[in-house]
Amino acid sequence: MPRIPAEQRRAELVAAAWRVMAAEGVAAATTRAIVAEAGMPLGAFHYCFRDKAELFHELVRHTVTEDLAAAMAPLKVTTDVRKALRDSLRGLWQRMTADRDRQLVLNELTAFSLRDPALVELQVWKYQQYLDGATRYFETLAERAGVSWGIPTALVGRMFVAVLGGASDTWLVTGDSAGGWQMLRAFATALAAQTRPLAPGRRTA
Amino acid sequence: MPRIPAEQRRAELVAAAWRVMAAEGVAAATTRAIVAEAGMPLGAFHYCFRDKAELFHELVRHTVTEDLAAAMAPLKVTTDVRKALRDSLRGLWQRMTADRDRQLVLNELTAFSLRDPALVELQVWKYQQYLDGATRYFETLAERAGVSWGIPTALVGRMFVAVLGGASDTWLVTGDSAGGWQMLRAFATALAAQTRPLAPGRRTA
DNA sequence: GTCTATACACGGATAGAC
DNA sequence: GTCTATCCGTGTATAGAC
Repeated sequence: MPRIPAEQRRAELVAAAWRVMAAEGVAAATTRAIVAEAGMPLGAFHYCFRDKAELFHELVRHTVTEDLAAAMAPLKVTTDVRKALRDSLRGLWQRMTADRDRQLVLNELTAFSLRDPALVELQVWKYQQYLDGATRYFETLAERAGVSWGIPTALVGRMFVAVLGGASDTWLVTGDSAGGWQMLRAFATALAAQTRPLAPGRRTA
Repeated sequence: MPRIPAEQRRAELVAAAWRVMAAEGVAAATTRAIVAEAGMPLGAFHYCFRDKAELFHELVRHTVTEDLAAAMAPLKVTTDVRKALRDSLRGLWQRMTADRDRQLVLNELTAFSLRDPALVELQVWKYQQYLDGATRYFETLAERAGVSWGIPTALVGRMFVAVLGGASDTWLVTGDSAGGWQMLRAFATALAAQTRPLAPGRRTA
């Protein structure tokens, strides 16, 4: 009897699906488990979504979009490259390690998406956005500090994304967030050491 | 009628399970699909394995052990740190990118294992072995070249493992193996630049 | 040990009453 | 739109003949 808008129901089902995935894993997110978590009857599912794939697709799209925005926020820019890098990595690392279940689901979703041509496009787009964001960050950083990276900034961005992803994977398995942070600090130092000062006249800041 | 030893049947079922996983994904590796791939009747499954979890566990253990041995082989040691690093990374990268399905399954198995306390221990052991192997490698390398890393070798090893894992993840999504290799080369350069010469008298080689 | 037949639960999806 | 009841396939596991 309660005439809840279909759009709101869709959003609630996606949120419920996320909670089930976080608690029990992506494989446990069955239609029955999802509607139970949402407090809806089973029949509600199929007049909100054509099928399970449609909900899954919307959930992945929503997650990726949300994640991208949050990932850009912690990036810091100062004239001290090493400090800016370290602070940025600390912010990113804190965000990533703040919610293990979230990171687990993101991993599972990526692994799952790689078997589905429609979903892999979303993952490609996500990685491209990560790379673009990181690359623009390193360009800005170098410009502000008046230095050059010595190699294409796209490569620096790629390395940055790879290290963060690898650090997350290691942390998910070992649970050692402090060790991960030590490693990232060392990475920041090594990366900052790669910069070379530009000729004074060419400095922008 | 054919009296095939149970041990051999077990091995064949594990191999068949792997082929199904590589072709269709870990989720598609049902008991029915596995015995069909192995050319056995369904009933054969349960007098070789108590249940599906037992086969899964054996498959993961077998895979991890095999992978560890293969990962150590490409590591090179010379007095030129940068060259040794680059050659080692090239060998590892070629091995990893030689078989996409294999790498996909390894990823899925890790993601899957993180939900199972019994399997997560195996993954912890795997990462510990990777870290130990990498750390010993960097110690040997520094000793041979008569240099110091400036930071604990364990951190260098951790960074190495993270970069390789992150590079694999990126490659699985984007398919850009050449870009991954460029990144790894840049990483080798950055890492080699971190070394500082020891006092001449302390050089071991 | 080997295989066939089957039990039984679960999951996605729909039919059809309201 | 909303919900209940149900269909049907699939998955794990076992019973029991050979």
